[in-house]
This record gives sequence, structure tokens and C-alpha cells, in this order.
Amino acid sequence: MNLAKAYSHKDVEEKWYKYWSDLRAFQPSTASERRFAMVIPPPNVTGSLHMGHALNNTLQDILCRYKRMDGCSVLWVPGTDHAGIATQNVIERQLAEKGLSRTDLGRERFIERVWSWRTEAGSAILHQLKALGVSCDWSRERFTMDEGRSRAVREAFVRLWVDGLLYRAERLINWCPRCKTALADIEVVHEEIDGHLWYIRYPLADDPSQALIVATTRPETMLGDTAVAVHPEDKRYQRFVGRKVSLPIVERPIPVIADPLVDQEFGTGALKITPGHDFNDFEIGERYGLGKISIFDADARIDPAAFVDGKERPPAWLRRYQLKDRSEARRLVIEELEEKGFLEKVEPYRHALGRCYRCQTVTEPYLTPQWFVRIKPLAEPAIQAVREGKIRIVPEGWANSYFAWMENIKDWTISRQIWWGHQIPAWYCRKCDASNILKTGHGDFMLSRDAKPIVQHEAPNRCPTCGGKEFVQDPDVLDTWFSSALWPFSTLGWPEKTADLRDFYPTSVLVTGFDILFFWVARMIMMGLKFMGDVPFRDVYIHALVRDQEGQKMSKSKGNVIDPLEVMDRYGTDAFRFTLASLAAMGRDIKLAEERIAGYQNFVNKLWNAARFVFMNLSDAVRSEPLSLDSLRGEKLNLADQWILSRLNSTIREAREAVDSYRFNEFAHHLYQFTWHEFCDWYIEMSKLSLNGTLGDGPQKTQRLLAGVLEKILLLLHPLMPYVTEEIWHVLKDGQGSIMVQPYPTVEGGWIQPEVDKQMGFLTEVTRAIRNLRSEMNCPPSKEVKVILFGGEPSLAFLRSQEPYLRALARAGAVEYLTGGERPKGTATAVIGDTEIYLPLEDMVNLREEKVRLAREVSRVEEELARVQRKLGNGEFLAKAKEEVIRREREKAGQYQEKIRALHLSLQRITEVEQSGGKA
RNA sequence: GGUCGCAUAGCUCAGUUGGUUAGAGCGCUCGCCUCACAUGCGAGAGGUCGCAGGUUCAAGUCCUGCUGCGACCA
Repeated sequence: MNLAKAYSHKDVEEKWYKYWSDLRAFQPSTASERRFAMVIPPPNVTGSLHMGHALNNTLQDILCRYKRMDGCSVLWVPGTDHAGIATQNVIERQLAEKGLSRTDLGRERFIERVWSWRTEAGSAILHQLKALGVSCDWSRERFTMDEGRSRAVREAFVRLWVDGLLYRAERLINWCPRCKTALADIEVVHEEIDGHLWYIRYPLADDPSQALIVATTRPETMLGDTAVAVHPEDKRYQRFVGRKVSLPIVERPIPVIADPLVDQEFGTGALKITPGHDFNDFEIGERYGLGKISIFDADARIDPAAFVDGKERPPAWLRRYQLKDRSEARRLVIEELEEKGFLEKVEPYRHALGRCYRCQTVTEPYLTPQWFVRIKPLAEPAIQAVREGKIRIVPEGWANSYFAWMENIKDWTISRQIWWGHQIPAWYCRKCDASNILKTGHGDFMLSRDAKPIVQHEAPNRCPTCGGKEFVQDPDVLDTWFSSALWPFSTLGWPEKTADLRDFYPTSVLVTGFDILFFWVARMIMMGLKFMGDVPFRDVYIHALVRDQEGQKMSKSKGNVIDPLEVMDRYGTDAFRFTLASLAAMGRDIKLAEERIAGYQNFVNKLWNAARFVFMNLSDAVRSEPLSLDSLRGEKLNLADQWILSRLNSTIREAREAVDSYRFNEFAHHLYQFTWHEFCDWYIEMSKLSLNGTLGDGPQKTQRLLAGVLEKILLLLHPLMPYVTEEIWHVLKDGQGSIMVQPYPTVEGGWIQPEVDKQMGFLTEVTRAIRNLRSEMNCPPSKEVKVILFGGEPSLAFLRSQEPYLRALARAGAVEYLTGGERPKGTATAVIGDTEIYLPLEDMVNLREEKVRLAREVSRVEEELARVQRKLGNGEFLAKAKEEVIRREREKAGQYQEKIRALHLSLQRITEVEQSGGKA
């Protein structure tokens, strides 16, 4: 029963996690009709726990534990994401160490290898999550590539195809030359860089003495130019429109066209058009039927095939460029332009550059056949759902970003030219499509633009067109986010009609970071509405990013990463979770400094010691009876008892309101404040008088209160600090099961007594005033002081009734009560309401100091008074302000006047004493 | 370039619908090992609420502009 002097998290955390798991307490109870469901944002299977995961999962666990205690049947589905490109990169790196590439292994063996890696190492992050104390239902763990989820993906793909929402086409897409795959638009991160603007001379084909100067940030792409565009109203260039210029180096004649989209202010106002490598140029190219030349191969090297099309021999200029990568090609193009006098000038220029979000390689707009989701018909209902409030985004500011993105959404490129992922369920007949199946070596093949896919769940038996029996499956896999988009229902068993799907869809809330609002949240909404006919979740709670204390994003390269596992080891999981919750204010980034965590570790220890105090003071009799604050109803309770019950219930109300509206920081703050600054600072201190018999009101009732309030505190704090609360719980309620399945405290409105709060407030203010005066006088805590109270009868009668507290808490010796007559002479003075507090001063030094202090106090109060009087002297204020406000101002004026009068008097008395030679 | 957000104590941040002397944690200063806790106790200092206007009896809070910072989109 004895508790150690300080809480040691290392001894308890593992024990309790195992205990909860053994209890199967993380699985939904069948008893309750009220349900609460969440799916975890699946971390990458390659990932390791970082601060973002820690925050995300702490907040989810707080909600789960709270809802579970509050009587809901709670389901929280955990799992991981197969992270196509990232995972493939990991395995390829491993192979590279042995000098192998994936093509050396071949597709089948490569995939086997990924699976065996994932079985061994792949779920490390889930074990790390457990250290956080998360209460997800591990019996329902899911993986985006497991059998059930793969079936869901095939089903979704086929249905989208049947409904005409999928197509395969050759478009300009974002290509990562390192990952050698297509990327969706949002997988490209744009970054401003200090680059250059090159001005290049394009002479007229039929009159080289005249030329157009174009400006470009990518001179190497000129090899693929198929036009020059100017604005139709640009006076400078109208005479060129319709003529041809000769492309330098290549000497290909290309037309000068006029298009209103050309920005006359940019560069010279003449724009080189490269439809094969620029998205804007591509659109212009489409409108004017320009040729599209893809000058790079999949590695973004100059592709000779682009220039020998139909010709016998490659052109002479090409030798210098073939198979050179983009930066080398740029250098060479500049060099040759300069040699030949085509380079006019170079300027420094700041512009955006797109990089692959996985590997940071600069992406290349690239012309290839890909699969796309026709997104508009899916986006529209998804916009509606948020607009109509079927889904609530919290904080609602994010809804604007959501609408902005969804309203301008472009078709989604879902095919990826990698091996790890869901292979597209589309087949091609070897006979009909023979000319479209292009061998690429290594036994691999590509499908040309015109291949005709047969889309279905499994490989077809015979070709519907020619009856052929041999097929190849589309070698591409789907974007990982395609399977993530199905997560809220695929994890519950879709496309089967499972009990989980019936009971827990739509889920209650999705907790995630804003960085994947488009990647994931928006797509889940679209797919949920499409396949389930209902939203995937009611609320979306978007939390901030965790940054370092300077507000920088944490990254390994900056070396400012704080490792959550280390933090938990050092300060304890509870302290860490509490810190994250405290910092999780809405709409703001979280700047995490380790000192904060250390600060909350102190709080955990404070709670521990409060519990220790309570246990040390429980008699066997009280210990053996069941705890119940209800049993105190009807008993005579003293001020402190009534007050702590009043404050407890207000706190329960505030805490519930906070967590119900995702205000995690307020949730933590209210409980911190109550536990430390009300229960510990005041109630425990006051209870000592009852416990040691000073008050003579019997210690048993106080013991019951201490234990009862402590019990509520543990229950209230459990969602935030699961371990320490469970540990204390088992001491307090030995053998009565886990705290995590106890009911969450509810407000007992009858205990809330504003009048009691006010009285207690008065008592603490008087206590503080006395302590303050003692401190000003440098009076050591060990020394008792005489206190003289002067004031109105009711106030004094109240204080007299609470005198034992004053004596103990303010270390007052004798207390004198004066309701009239002379004020004492030569005292330190404070005024609280209508009560004046005097402490006799003993020496001249103190007298002088007190004089200075009083004078300062007087002028401070006088300023306040002046301000209030200005208001009260304003006719308009009196005419227009609310009655209540005016009344308060009048009260204030009166109080200030009283206070000034008392302080003045005290000043005067000190002066008298000084003049009479220090004799009080 | 477009959109959105932020600016409050030395630091990190709270601050419902406008209405007490603008709060907290950390840090700092002073005094205390007071029998739960020195991971503590008591007291204190510290703010022109970014700048300039406006609305209002009343603005940290609402509006406009400016400055600075950040994010997202292009």
C-alpha cells in the first residue's frame, strides 16, 4: 500500500499495456448501442515513429479512451500502408548494396523479397505505437496489401471502370526520372529556386537577319520546341505571326503563333512552345495542333529516338546530346548557342521547380500513356457533403482549402510504373493487341497508347473480341493513395457486407494532419460516397504539424529531430502525451521544446504524491468501504469540502466540453489546474486540519472526500495519462479491475455552488494577502504573525468562522477582529473587498518600505478609479451600456474609493509612528 | 502571381458572442528542506495586445490599409 516517494514510469508502463491487452479491453464492447469508430491514418510500413505520429495517435487515443469510459462501444482500427514507391526504394537500396537491381531479380522474386521484408521488419512502427499506450483493436489490424484490402481495390477499380470513371490515355504527366514512374500532381512539391532566364535568338526561317528573342528557364527543352507564341495584341510581334522561325541547333522551321494566354510582361513577350515538356505549352499545343516531341527517355536523358523518327540516320547535331541527362544537356545547349551567337543574355531569375515528394528528384513533364480517374463526378458530391454539414471539418478554416482544391481538381493519375503495389486489374489480348505490347528487354514489356484493356476482377478466359486465350496483365500498379482512399470501409470488410461495416460505418471522426487533406481525406470522402453511398466519417479533426522550438519542420538533415521513443523513455509516456495534448491548440503549429515535457513530468509526479498523501491518511475503515462521493450527500460539510466538490463538478463540465469539441489543450489545462492548484494547493492543505483534529469535525468524512476526489481526478485524467492513473487506481481500488473500463465522471449539478466558490475565493484572497505582507516584511515562514482584521460584520464573522485555516495557511498567530473604532497604528496594510488586513510592523526599516509600497499601491488604485469614473461620467455610456455593466462599474468605483481611503489612513498612521520615534 | 492563416510577458502559447485590474506553462528574482511532493512550497517582477486608421458608449476581440512571418496552390 505504500507508494514510492517519486513516480517511476519505467517500472509500470509495459506491465499495464500487457494487462489491457490481456483484458481485451481494446475491442469494442457488444453491450453498448452507442458507437464510436475511428480508423488510424495508416503509417507507411517503412516508417518509424516520429512526432507527427505521436501527436496524431495520442489525440486519437484520448478520444477513444474517453468515449470508451463514457459508455460507447469503441472501435479503433489500426494498420499500415504499403507505401509503393517508398517501400520499393527501401528494397532497391538493399539490393544495390549487393550490386543488384530489381530487374536482375525479376518482378516475381522482387515482390517476394518485399513481402519477406515486410513480414520481418515492416510493422516496426506498430510496435512503437504501442509504447504510446494506444488502445486500438489489434485483432483487427489491417494492411493495404493484405487479401481483403486487395479485393476491395480490385472491386473499386472495376466499378469505376464500369461506371465510366476510369480511362487510359496518353497525357503529359509528372514523371520522376529516379523512381521512373508517373506521379499525381499533388505528389510534386514546388519549391522556389534562384535560377536563370536565358534569352535565345530564333531567326526567321526566310530572313535570318530578323529574329524573335525568347526567354526561358529551361533552354535544353528547346530541342523539342514546336512553335513560338506571342500575344495577339502585342504590337512588337504582330508582323511575325504566321511566319516561321528556324530553331537554332536543330534548324527545324517552327511556326510563330498568337495566343491570348501569353504573358506580354514575361521575358520578351515571346514564348517558346514545348508541348512535350511543359504543361501550359501542352495545352497551347493541343489548341493549335502542334507536334509534341518527347525529347527525354525515362531517365530524363536526351532520347535519340525522338529525332530519328522515320529517318535513316540521326542528324549530325544530335551526337553531342544523345543520352546526356538534363543538366548536362542544358550546359551543352548553352555552350552551342553561345558558339553560334544565338544566346542574347542571361539574367538571374527566381522560379518554381517541381520535385518528387518521395525522393526530391526534379520531376519532368513527360508524355506517356497512363490510367486516370475522371474526378469531377466524384468531387461534386464530396464538395456537397462538406457544404451541407454531413462532414464537419474542425477547425473549419480548413474547409476553405478543401473547397478550393476540390473545385479546381484535375483528373487523378493513378498508374505507377513500379512493382510494389496493387497491379492494375486490366488485361490485354496477346492477339488483338499484339502490336501494342512492346518488349522492353528483361522479359518486360510496355503497353502503347492504343492498347485495349479488358478490366475485370480476375484474368479473362477468352478475349471478347477475337476469342484469344492468352493475355498479359497491365504491368502498372495503382497509386498507394488509391487503396488508402478505401481505408474507412475496406478495413471494415467491404465489399463484403460485414457486421463491422453495418455497425461502424460511417466512422465517427478522422484525426489527421493537414498535409494529407488532399492526398487522403478528400479522396476518402469521394470514394466513401461513391461506394458506400455515405460519408466515411462525421468529423474530420485536423491537427497541426509538430515543429522544433524555433518553429522549423523537424527533419533528419537539419538534425533537429526529437525522437518520441527517447522522450518517452526519459520523461515517461504520460508526461509526453500530456504535453502533446496541452500544445494541441487549434489552428496553430506545435513548437515542441523538451523543457515542456519535463514540466509535465513534474505534474505526473505531483499527482503521484497527492495520491501518496491520500493513501497515507486513509484509515483501514475508510479504505475497506466502497468509495462514493454520493454517500456524502446530506452530511454536514465544511467550506473546503463543499468548495472542492463544487470545483470538481465545474471541472468535469469544462473538461467534457473541451474534449467533446476537440479542444485538447483546454481539456488538459482544466485538469491540470484543478489537480494542482485547487486540489493540491488548497484542498489537501485544508484537509490536514480535519485529519489532525484541529477542526474537530472528524477525520473520516475528510478521508472519504480525499479518496473520492482523487478517484475522480484519476478517471478524468486517464485518457491523457493512462499509465500513472492505472497504477494509482490499482492501489486505490485494489482488485477492482482496470480504470480504463470505468465510467467517465459526470457532472452532479447539485454540488456546484457559486456562493461557496465566492466565499472560498474570499478566504484564499485574504490568506494570500497576509502571505504577501509577510513576504514583503521578510518574515520567515517559521514565524507566526499577529493579524488584525478590520471590516464589516458579515465578512469578519465569516473569517472568524474560518480562523483555523487562516492560522494554518497564512501562519497567523493571534487574529483580532475590529468592526469599528480606531485602526491600528504602524502596520503593513492590504485591502480585500470590505476587509482591511493589518500586520503590525516592528522596525523602522519595515515602516519605510511599507510606506513606499503603500504609496505605490495607492497610485495604482487611483488610476483604476480614474478610469472607472471617466466611464461613469460619460452620458452615452450610461445611456447605451447594459444595465449589468454599469452596475459593475459603480461597484468597482465604490470599492476603489474605500480601498484608497484605507490605504491613505494606513500611510498616515505610519507617518505618525515615525514622527513619534518608532513607537507603535 | 493567387488564396488562407498568424503577429498578445524573455520563450511557447490561451483568450467563446466586443464589457472586472489581459491569463497559463516555462524561464527569471526573493524567501523557505513547513511531517505528500525541493520533480517541491510561499511571494514577486515582467505586456502601448505588430503599425496606422475606422466602427462603437466601450476593441486584444469587429472592419480597412500597411509591415513582418508562415502555409497551401500555381
